[in-house]
Amino acid sequence: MLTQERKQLILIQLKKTGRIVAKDFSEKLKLSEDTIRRDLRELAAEGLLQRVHGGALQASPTIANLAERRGMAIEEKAKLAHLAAKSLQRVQSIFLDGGTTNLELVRALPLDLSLQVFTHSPTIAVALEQHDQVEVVVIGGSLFKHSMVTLGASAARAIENLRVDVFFLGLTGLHAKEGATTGHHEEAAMKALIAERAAEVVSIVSHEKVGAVSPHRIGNLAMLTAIYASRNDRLQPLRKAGLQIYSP
Amino acid sequence: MLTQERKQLILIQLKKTGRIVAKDFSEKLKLSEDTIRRDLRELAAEGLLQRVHGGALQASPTIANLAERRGMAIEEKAKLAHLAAKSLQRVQSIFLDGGTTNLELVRALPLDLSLQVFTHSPTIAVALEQHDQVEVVVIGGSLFKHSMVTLGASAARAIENLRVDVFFLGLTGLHAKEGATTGHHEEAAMKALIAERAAEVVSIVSHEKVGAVSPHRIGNLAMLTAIYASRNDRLQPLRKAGLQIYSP
DNA sequence: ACAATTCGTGCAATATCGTGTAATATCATG
DNA sequence: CATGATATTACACGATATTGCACGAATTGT
Repeated sequence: MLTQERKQLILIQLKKTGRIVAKDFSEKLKLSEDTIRRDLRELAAEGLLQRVHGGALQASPTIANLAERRGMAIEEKAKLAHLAAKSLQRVQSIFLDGGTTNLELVRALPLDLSLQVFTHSPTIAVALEQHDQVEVVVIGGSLFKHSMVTLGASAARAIENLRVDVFFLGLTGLHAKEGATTGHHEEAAMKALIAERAAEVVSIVSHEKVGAVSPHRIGNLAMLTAIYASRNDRLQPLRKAGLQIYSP
Repeated sequence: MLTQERKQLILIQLKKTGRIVAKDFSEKLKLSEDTIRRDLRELAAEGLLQRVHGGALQASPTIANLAERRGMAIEEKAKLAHLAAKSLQRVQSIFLDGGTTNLELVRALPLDLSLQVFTHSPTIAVALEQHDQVEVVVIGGSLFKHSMVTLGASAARAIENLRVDVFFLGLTGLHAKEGATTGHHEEAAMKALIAERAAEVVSIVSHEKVGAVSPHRIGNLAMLTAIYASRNDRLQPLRKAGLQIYSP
């Protein structure tokens, strides 16, 4: 077990669950608590996490907000979302994937927009409560809490017979050769299924996802009709591969 | 359970509901009241919340919470919800109807409760995000925004094949002769369908609903296994009609 | 006014922390 | 290959933090 490797594991776990308990983690890795504690101390010194009695939590809100805006690009997402929202004036039905990016899209939608929206994310459904003219159809299934979308056989069956104009795909990596990827295989399969039912597949891609690759492939680049992304050098390979790209 | 993590939970809950009751929160987290009180004291010292007898309030109350509390018996509902939550220790699966009352029930559930929960309310599904041991199954369908539940043929079909131990029915009127009633006919039909799929049907009934009658009937009094309600004179006719009533 | 909660403080048991230390492994260099 | 430098790890130990309980004081509801 390499030290740096272990620290990576700690950060991954922290990102996933939001917390680390020193005792549990040492048992999991079959190492002494001292070692883990030392790692936590050092990571805390680098500002990568917040040390607390008994373990660690994600970096403190003040720091996290900066890191989050850097890493998660809230403002960028909001801008792209507004651009994407404008394209929905003459669309009849869309499918909204889960994720913070599509949540931003909902926030960018005019309150009087008339539209039919399908989604398998309860969070998205709740966010659409105020949009009186939007007809929401929720796809049922087993709730996958990591990304708060429904998955599984019943969800798959529910989308089998629907047709939508545009699918707003959520992804965590988009690469010219590896295509669109995400972090969980069931999710990837579900996204691929939904894409088959849509006339167009578009995605709002914040900069950190451009050129990135996640473990599970949703489909190759050709599955996408277009993406919304900020101007960026790393977009070049995608554009060369024939992908339509809209930028603010 | 990490101390800082717990404090974060307190602040999150506080932001969501505007208040914390020390006793309830200690039960939810399975810790002594002393510990919670200590946390509240320390958070108050940091100015992050306002300490009051019995718990704590938000440091800077938001308008939304005031609006929410107006017109609704939040405290009564919370008390009844806690009573109902205790009955779920040995239950395997439940169906949660929509509505603020059942939302209170979710808030009263211990965070480590192990349970299978079916619901057709995205709001309820979102509220269960933190309950790691709760398996959530969302019933899909057309979203009826007035009460934020899914309805329609696909929702009806989805519940056709399920079986649950307990259905927590949401209603707006309960009358000895008129039975259980609600404000929308599609909703009423859906509730009746779900009730058929449950071994027990229970309801948390705040005082303003006792003896009240709404336009659309869900079923007669016999459909209910039991209700949770505060002591009240108007309960007498219901009790006489043979309804099991639990009170705090 | 009285009973029931709730509060704050002191206290003891336990868990966790940080530092120092020694053993071992890995690295750098001649 | 030899050797000293550096890193890593586990253990020891005194210091600190956390938690639940006890008890008398304060607060609340009736």
